[in-house]
Amino acid sequence: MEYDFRRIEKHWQKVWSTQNSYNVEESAEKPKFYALDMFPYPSGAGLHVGHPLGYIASDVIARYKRHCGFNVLHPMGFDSFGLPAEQYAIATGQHPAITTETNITRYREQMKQIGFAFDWSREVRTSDPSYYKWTQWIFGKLFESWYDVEADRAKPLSELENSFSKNGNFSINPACEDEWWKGLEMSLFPHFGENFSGTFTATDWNSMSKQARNAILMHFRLAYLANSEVNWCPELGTVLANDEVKDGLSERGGHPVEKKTMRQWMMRITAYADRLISGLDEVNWTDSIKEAQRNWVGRSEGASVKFSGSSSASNCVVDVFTTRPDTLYGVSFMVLAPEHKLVPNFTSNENEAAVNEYILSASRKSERERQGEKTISGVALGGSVIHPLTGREIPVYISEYVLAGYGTGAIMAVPAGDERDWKFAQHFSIEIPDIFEGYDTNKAVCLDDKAKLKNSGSLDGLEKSAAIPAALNLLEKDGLGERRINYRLRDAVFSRQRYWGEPFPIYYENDIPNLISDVTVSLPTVDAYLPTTDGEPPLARANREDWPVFRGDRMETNTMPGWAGSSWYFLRYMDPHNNNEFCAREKSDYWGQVDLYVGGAEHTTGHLLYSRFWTKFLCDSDQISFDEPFKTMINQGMILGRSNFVYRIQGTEKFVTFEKRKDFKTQRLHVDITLVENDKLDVEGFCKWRTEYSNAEFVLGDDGTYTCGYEVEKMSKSKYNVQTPDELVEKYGADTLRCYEMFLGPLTQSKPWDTQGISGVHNFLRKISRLIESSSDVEPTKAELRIVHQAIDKVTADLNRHAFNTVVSALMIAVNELNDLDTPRSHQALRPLITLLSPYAPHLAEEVWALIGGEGLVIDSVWPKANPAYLVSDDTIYPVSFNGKVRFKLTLPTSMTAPEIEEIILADDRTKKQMNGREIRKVIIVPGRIVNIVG
RNA sequence: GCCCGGAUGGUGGAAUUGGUAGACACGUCAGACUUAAAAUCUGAUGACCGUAAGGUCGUGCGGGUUCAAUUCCCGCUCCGGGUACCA
Repeated sequence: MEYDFRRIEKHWQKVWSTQNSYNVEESAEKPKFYALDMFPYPSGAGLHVGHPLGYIASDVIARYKRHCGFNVLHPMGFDSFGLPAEQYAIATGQHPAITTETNITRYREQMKQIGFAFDWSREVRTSDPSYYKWTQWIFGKLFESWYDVEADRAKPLSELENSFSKNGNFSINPACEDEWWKGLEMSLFPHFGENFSGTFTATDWNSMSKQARNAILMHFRLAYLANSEVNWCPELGTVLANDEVKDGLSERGGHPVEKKTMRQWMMRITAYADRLISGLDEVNWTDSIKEAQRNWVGRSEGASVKFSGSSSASNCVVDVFTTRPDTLYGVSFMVLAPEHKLVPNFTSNENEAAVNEYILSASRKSERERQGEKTISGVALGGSVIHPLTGREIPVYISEYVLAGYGTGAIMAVPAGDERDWKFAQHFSIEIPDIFEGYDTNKAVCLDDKAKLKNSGSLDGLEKSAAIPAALNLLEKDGLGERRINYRLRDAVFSRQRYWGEPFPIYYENDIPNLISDVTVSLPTVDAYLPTTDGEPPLARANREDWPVFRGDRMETNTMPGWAGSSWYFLRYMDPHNNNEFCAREKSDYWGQVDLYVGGAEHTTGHLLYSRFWTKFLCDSDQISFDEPFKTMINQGMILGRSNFVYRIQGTEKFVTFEKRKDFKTQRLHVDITLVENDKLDVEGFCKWRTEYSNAEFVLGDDGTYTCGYEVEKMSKSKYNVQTPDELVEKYGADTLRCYEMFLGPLTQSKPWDTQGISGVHNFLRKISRLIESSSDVEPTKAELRIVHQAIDKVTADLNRHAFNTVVSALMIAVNELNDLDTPRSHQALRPLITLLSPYAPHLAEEVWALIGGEGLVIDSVWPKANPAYLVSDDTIYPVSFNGKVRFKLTLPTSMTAPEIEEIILADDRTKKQMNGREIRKVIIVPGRIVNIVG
């Protein structure tokens, strides 16, 4: 009987669905396993072959773990708020919810036909009010929390208020910005003088107005409002990301972009900086992802050093951050970021014009562009500072290589020991103080950590590791500076000027934000999805009566960013229909951390950092009992497309086959890959493809076919090389697609999508189906058992190390070897093989399982154990090498010892022939592996 | 610039801890079956020399360590990804 995958797959999908085979409940009897996939955004284009790659891998593991007796949670849902649906809404007026619904339906159908073991009863959608109700709830929790630096965890805001009312802000250390008080509206605090420096008493606090207290608390909340500079595009009425801005213009439309300060919601992720680093030690992720996160958080230990201004700027103090306080004596200039607030204080009258011009040109560049700039540029301000140790005057420059947002926005330049500073000094002919023994730093920069210092006062003779603590002591002793830890990580902007996102559960009364915690604030109806004419977000179009909930003077009209809903979705899957809690504690205690997360590495510094932050926060708030969301993660590689080309003879409608293209002057054109099979063009189909090709003629190859050229490049519609899984499922079936995507190569490597090899995998499934159909209820032979048990051993080991591709090979080898046997195949021997197959080709596995009388469904069968007795063979084939080169092979009993082997080998005629009279110097024997004779 | 990956036959890849390089599959070639085609099955297939036996070369390039290197070390080239000139 032919392998009828269409009937088989339809049938078993129906069986699983009617039996709810993949629905899962907590169970005390079984250990749990949580397999999670990246949260898909349902775009209009549908699923393409890159998507299922990760889903198949996690499905294989989920099914494998189920065979091993685990209670497996493997859910799927949709990150359904997002820009494309909103843009479609702007263009057509159709509510984004409708577009989203349509796309989700398509995605779900596509995923269902691939036969994933998803528990669809747990599907969640971030745009569903029953879901974002809880996103709002978590936001509310963050709004009403602060971070206690001493206890190193988040705490309820009420504790902070309580402490303020008893002790003011003495003896309490909440995470906040440096000099947080500087941004306060001082008119709210009439009794604080000009010298207010951030400390207040209980009496102060208790006498403050509500507005005043709110203004102070805002600096300590984990979700807070702050002024933040954004790329504002007045034309589009929206804020743009850095990479949406090119040369000061919006990428889309080319409109001018300006910096604008906006009052935005922020997340105090910086409070978690250290824990985001230390937590990495507890997870099983690749080192490169961990390293990227560490670099993103960017913890560096160093010192802040105070430089006083000289002459006209003598009332100024410039605070710099340095990781190399040991090189303090090598400072010969200072560089401020062009945006640094003290720039005017150091600028002399004659330099003013040049300085202003430089500031303007720097401000036009995005941060990215400034960082990528290779040429050295900068301007001397004219003013100088005093070196804190030597008292020398140090000139002050501005340059775009110093960023305002990092450290203090000012550096002390040490040209002798820093590459950039050295180049800068060379460029501007600034003196390079000689501070390293044995190095001529006027010729080249010294980057040797072992170099000993000179001309450095009490630090002379010390190398970096010893000099740093000595320098720190020196600075702290005289109050010239202090130890400091600096982070690159910045607080995350949490407001978006969009419609299709979670509304904030916030209303304003006298401009004080108030939390709405008793009801869900769902999206209001609006007449259009565009910003208002005065640049307010789309939600500002809603009148009071358009809001399902309206309180106070006005509602918050920003919405939350995409990462809000996706930062905690893995928790909602545990308890998706709970209307009283975001996730019941007993459920999150049962399912716990995600045991395997499969997804791309592109989320490293976004989603993966934010979910870790929220998880830690929820753990601090005692909502869940773990503070790292994803225990183990695998990052799948990118799938590239294989494009096909036809060669049009220039100026004609004639197309020449690949082999003969060089005989003509041709244009290479992309051709739709659906018209090509194994690089052979469907000539008729090609003529019908485009009206312009209807009269095409062809110069064919000698075999009468048209061969196309090919190239591997990015999968894209415009290159006609996009493969959706639908066509492949239609043509070969879901099981073939599943096996093939795994067979392609290592999951983590990016690789071309090339369907040429798919027939081999399809053949394998056909062979296995025939093999099992032809088996009978006889006693298994030893040879059969050996083949099957070797497969069990190999497949199990490969799955445990996530080597998905070699599992398919191992099964192919087993099937080929079983086919080669000339004894009848037995049901008993084949059953374990079907279980091994079932994670990869679950439909076919069910079919053949039922055929040879397996009990129940194969998906519930017990994973077989390899019997070691069948794995070892009595004989070992030894490759015998001479000086490392294999010359002949010898079969010897496996049990033979090294001296016995040596005796036999040396007696062998071939050995004598190889040695050709030379003396044997050494014989290396690795029992069970190899023999090497040196001579 | 910096950081992280990667490079193995015509193609995708295998070689798990330094131990037979090229498993498995595609493609190609030859053969069987067939009136023919498809499907299926069998065999060959890294390059070079050789009728063969056999030999030489061969895992991006150049060195090194080792009895033995795709694997470890040093230096480089190219490709991909990330990025923040991070003080």
